[in-house]
Amino acid sequence: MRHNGASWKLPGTSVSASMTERRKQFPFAEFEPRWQRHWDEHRTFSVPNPGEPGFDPVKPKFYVLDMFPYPSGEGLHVGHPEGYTATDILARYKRMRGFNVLHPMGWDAFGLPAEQFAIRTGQHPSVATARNVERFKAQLKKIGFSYDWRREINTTDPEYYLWTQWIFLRLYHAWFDPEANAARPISELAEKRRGELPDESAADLRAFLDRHRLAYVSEAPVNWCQELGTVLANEEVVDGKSEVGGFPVVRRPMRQWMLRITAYADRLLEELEGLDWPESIKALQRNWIGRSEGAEAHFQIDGQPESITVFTTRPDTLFGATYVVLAPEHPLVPTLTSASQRAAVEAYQTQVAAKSDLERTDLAKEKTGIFTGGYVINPVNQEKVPVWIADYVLATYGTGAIMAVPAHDERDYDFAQKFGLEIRPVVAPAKPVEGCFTGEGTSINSGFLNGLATPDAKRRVIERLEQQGSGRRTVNYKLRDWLFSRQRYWGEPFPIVWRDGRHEALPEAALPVIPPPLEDYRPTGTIEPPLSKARDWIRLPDGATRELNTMPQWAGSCWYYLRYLSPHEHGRFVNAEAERYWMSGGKPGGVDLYVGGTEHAVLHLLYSRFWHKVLYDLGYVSTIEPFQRLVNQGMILGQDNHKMSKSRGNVVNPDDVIADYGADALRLYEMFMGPLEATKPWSMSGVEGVYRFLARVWRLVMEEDQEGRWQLSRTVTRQALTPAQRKVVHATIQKVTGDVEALAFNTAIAQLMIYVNEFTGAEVRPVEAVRTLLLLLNPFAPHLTEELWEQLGREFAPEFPGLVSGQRWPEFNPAYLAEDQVEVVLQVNGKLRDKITVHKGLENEALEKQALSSPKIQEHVAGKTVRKVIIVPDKLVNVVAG
RNA sequence: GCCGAUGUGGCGGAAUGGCAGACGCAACGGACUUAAAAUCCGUUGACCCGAAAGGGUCGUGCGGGUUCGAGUCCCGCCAUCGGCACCA
Repeated sequence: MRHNGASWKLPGTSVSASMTERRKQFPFAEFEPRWQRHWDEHRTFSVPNPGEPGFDPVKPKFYVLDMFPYPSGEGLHVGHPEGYTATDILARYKRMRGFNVLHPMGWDAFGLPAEQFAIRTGQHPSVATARNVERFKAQLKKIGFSYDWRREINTTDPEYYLWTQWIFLRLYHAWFDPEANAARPISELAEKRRGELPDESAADLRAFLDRHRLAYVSEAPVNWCQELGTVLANEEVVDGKSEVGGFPVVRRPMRQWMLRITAYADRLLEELEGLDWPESIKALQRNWIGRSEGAEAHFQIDGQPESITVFTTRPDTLFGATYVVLAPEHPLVPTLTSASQRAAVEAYQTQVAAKSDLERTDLAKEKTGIFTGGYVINPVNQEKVPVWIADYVLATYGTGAIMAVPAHDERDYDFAQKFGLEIRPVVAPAKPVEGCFTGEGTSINSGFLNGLATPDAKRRVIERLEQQGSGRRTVNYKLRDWLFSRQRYWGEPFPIVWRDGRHEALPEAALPVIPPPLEDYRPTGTIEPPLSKARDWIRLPDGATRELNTMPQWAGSCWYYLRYLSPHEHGRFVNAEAERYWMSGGKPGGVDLYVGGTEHAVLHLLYSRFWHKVLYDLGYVSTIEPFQRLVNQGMILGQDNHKMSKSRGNVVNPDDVIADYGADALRLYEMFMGPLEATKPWSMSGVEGVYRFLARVWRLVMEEDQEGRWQLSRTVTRQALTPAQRKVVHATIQKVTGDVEALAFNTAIAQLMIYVNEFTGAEVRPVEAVRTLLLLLNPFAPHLTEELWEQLGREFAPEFPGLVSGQRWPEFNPAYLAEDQVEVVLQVNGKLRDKITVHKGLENEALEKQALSSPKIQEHVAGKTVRKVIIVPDKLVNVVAG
């Protein structure tokens, strides 16, 4: 018998033969590549844009997007295909439902690893990048994803980053108009300014405009990582170390490009509301933006003309402010410091400056600080209070100064306790509290605020401050402007030149600005970027010099979903008609479904939303948000329940899974593991389980002849379905349709297994049942279903035309699900005691009578009084007895 | 500390307030086979009573509550994971 395929095994070899030596249960290794080639050659999944040949304007559109990968040298791991399989199933399903489906893929290919590889080899990073892209693409194609590969993009392609640079110029040439709450061309601001100040010098006007651009130059302290030779965004610094590599990061002032994302803080917050995103991701973004309402109050410096402005969310506690604290870096520290304290203050400043961010936060539980010797005047009661400096006050938040209310703020309380400062209660809690009370209550010891509830007191005191001109209502954000330049080679160069110490935008005609080839890609070891080595490239003929920084890796991913819409468009970053078509839908966001990992919850997703809003304000796109619905796929752990890592040796490579079980089994298992959003461990036994399921599907249709060749099974006939079979068929259509819409793929697959189990034991397999199965299974297992569809077409041509992926999704008929008999559960006091079968729609009274006449029910109510009978028609009867 | 998510068999996981454990894995038994693998059929939450047929009790992290009825809703804890963390 040919089933002995593995019987040549040598004695002494392991009992469990690896799948590669074991005979495959169905010839996936033969037909999977064949169908992949077919789809490729026939461009089966290409979708035209409006106006292109073959475009069907009647169909609704569906834009389903994956977070594109960074093509690392490592290749794919099984975590990548999880989200990709989910979107692919939905894309294939939506096509069968008659949608124009946009389902593209591309490469986020700028980044440090390729640059470091270039440093090691001296080879241009584009070479390694191209190689990695080819590898990733081949791997993805082996899984049978239905991407429209004609729309493939690569952020390192000059044709692509030309438009990244172009968008940067839009930011550079724009400002945020607070009245319109939107970005406007900077030319409008210039015009307005000339109207207001006609005599202003050109240089002053220029400086004014430069202060308002959405892309601007700042000298502020930045996160400098010596090891990486670059600055990093706040978001890229974790616990005082670089997110990439874990190298030390120090703060130092440098001239850097910034993007004014803070101008959009409110819109980024409010416009989250209309999006179908997980609440947890919205919460992360809200938290990152960190909006807090409060007031600024000015404290006049005793004996000096200047005043200190503090920010507080509790202006109602102003009467309890017994001292003021400045961040050690605050510019007014020298002004305040008395001669006798000067040495001590400077020593403290030096000590703080030497601390890393980590030491200043996590490790510094014990408060430190020092008295400046200066005093300020409390604006509500004219009280003279001492001014301290302490590193628990952050220079980068609010005004870098606080009024300390130790009775009602934990941090101030700790500090006051340590340094013996006055603690004066000004808010009475509803119930007495020990120590520091930070909640709301009633104002006491607070002059004109006495007796007011906290919200009223806040309002009243702000009114007073505003009348006096000593403060105002204000809002603060944790969100900082986005540090947008990096000292790297392998990134987009800025379309900026410098002349006489001033920056100038290059004209659009000068784009793309292509990085020069270098002999040596190493960091310079100083703050000079690697591009400084390209002496000839730097100097332009007209005497200007190029900007030497490059953009961060986030730049390209900020707008890639737009380039897919018209990847080969010349003259514009996106074709306007294509943009209107694919991003339309009457909802705030344009992409219908976006699937990716949680790791991008704040960075990529916030930056993209920001750029998108700028483009919207300037009239370049038609929606206010990029992504309508967002789903995060969960992490896939190794078989040992730990995060997959090389060092643990628990990494599962999809290529190996495909070699042993096929792409369809990989896809099916990725989805069968559990809910898409959940974190869950890999299991090779689980893969075998779905592999066996696919083999059963195969053998439903195919059987082996004497020579072991696969041929169409004689059990497949044009026989009609039995009522029971028809019920399973239609119940499955209903369940799978609903589950796919809800992205509940694991339960959809479970239902398909029930379907197959129903027919596995059957003597004959009605061809109609097989046909419906192939339609329902196609989005999950496209190769197997395509192959069986073709095989069946030889015998049953009318039922199996063309490709299965080109067919209409089946509809279920509720009439076939209706039953005239239903099983009703009988309970006594909520406990199951019996089940009876009755006619569907049986009247309550009749049902109750039948239930009470059940011997088992009678047994359980014996000796008790029936107090009540709860009836759920066609479902349940609960007899309450006692 | 704050915010968010998650706790269900040996394992992955199912369950519009109405039969807890669908489906799969693993395990066990049977058929086929000289034998094994593969395949097919069956059993499988725990405990108790019974020779058996069958019957009973308990059971969704813990403690309360609402309800005729709670894995599901409410209150209070505990644990694990993720994020933020002196943000005034």
